[in-house]
Amino acid sequence: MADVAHAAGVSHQTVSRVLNAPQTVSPDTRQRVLRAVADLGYRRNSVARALASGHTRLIGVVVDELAFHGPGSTVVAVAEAARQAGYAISLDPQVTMSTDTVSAALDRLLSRAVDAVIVVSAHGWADIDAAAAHLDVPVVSIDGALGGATASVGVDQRAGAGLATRHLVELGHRRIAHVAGPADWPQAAERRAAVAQTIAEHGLTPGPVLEGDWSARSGHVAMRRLLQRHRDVTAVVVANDQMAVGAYRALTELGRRAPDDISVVGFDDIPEAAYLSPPLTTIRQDFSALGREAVRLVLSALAGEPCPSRLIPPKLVVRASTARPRGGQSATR
Amino acid sequence: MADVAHAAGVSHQTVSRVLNAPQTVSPDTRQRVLRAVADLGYRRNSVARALASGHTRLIGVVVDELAFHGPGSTVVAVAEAARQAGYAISLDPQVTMSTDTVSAALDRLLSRAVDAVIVVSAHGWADIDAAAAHLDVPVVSIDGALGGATASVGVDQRAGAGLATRHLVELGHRRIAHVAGPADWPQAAERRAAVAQTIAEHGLTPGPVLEGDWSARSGHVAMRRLLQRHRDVTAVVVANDQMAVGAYRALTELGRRAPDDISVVGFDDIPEAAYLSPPLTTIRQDFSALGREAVRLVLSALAGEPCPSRLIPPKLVVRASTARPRGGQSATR
DNA sequence: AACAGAGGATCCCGGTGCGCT
DNA sequence: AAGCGCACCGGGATCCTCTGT
Repeated sequence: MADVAHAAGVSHQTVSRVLNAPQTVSPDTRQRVLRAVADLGYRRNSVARALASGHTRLIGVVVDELAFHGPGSTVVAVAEAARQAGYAISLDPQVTMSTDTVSAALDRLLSRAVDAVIVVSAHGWADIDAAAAHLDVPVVSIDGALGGATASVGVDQRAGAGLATRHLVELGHRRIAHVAGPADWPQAAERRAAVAQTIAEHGLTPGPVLEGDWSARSGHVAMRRLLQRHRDVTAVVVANDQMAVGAYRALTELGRRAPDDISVVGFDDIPEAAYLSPPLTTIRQDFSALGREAVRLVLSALAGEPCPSRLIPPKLVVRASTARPRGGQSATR
Repeated sequence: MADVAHAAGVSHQTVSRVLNAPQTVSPDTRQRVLRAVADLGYRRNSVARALASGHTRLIGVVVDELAFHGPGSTVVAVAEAARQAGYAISLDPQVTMSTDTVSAALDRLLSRAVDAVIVVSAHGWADIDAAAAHLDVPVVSIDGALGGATASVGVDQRAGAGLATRHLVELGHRRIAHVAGPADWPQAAERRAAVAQTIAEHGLTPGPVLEGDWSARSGHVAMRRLLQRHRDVTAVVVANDQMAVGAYRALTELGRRAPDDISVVGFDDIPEAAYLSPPLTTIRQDFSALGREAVRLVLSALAGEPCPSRLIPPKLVVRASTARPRGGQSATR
């Protein structure tokens, strides 16, 4: 910067002004400085800026399961939105999510002096809240259950699972099973609760619930068990699309077919969902919107404005894995 | 830090030394300082550190298609390896990869004063090389084709495609098609070349080649076309697993089955591959190894050691989507 | 004489590296 | 040998001066 100042025949403060508040510098001088900047290929050093100004324009992102489609899309959207606002992302992906690992991550991020933190994880919010409670930077959680001390953005899981279940009920299914996610994941619990509630609301008896771990493998195991033990089930809500892939496999192995023998609804709408056989009816979550919204909240918080938690509504995408039960009748009047 | 120094009754420089080179401080003083650090919950500020020391211990990561399994896994591995070496990650994901977007990303990263850059993208290396050529920090590319100015790590694409093709030849297939990735992606080109070469090496005539864009959708389109126009084909090498999902869908729609009517080999080994119907024979790429290796190279470069480009061998994972052609004979003696 | 705008002088951010006591 | 003082990293913020009206 000193070089630029020298080349332009001004002081370094003037250069700083040109870069930060151009209108306070006369057009003439401004041009000279800008030329010098261009000529010397000068690029201002954010480290020094951060030290002097007290903020890094860096958002720390703690994320779980980054290799999956949902979190990956969300992180891309976060980065993109942040970039547009002049912020960069410091990523701290976790392989295991626990109070310890999260607080270690927050610690690393804070020592990097991030201006805010976004936590992308569906894996429980109690820990995050606890770890984030007395931080002096804004923390926004994505996909964590709402509530607690930190602001958060999420997809309305109950609405989604309700949508899925109602779709099946309206097709005429009366015995609906659920392949749930791990019980200790709030999202899994909410989906599960909403499935049960919707079934109850329609006066049906609760169907069997099996628990998976979000993986195709676990979906396969759960569905095999389901098909073998609960022959009266005509439809199943699977808590995510990966498990639905495993469920499909189980169907094939046992000689059953969707939707003829059993209807299947997934959750997420991964890009492959439309190309499975049969194309999977599922609940679409807008992962990108989640990321953008989180950044919006962060910027609000940084600006001292209130930043209320928000729920984004999911959408039912009907494809070919659901149909009326064989010999059943539609409940739709 | 001044507070800590005061609390411990030493100067702030001594505190600095306790944190950076503990052995140069007497055990006694060291204890006092460490206590003060703990009591005050002191956490050193990397921004100031960076400014004074000249390095940020930050690795910039430019990545393409982060929402997919491969890049996602790689980034996680990069971050993990970096973390272990005391480095953090600044992420700059791209939605479109071009000379402009990449150099803008490098620019942002450099102005953040990253110590090194890792570029994760299979989308051509010429641009990256050009943009990275006269950077003063080490640049390592992952998945970019080897060669050029930047060091790189990648999976041996030719070996992988060769493995896939040879597997089919050895099963007795004589008419092998290829659903390739976009021609302007070096990896797609290499896979395509290796398929052709392997076919030629075995004295077979080249099969039809169709081009997709890595998506399930494009795999679906390509496979439909293939099945309709080239009825003599008994096996197909699909350039990635997503497209294979689409290809499966086309098979189902047209009433064909794998491997009975046609054998299918994918590429990547995404987690769902084992749960498709039939379970997909594919080429496994070790994405995590890629990430770890890239960080190793970066650290070498930073230490002033040479950092030679490296290729990681892929593996053939045989599952149920490949078999001898109907009525054909195995070429295996 | 008072005032507004342009640009300069200084100190400061929170550490590190070195020479010196 | 242990510990201290000083300069310095590269910019920002505040206050101040100078010019012209």
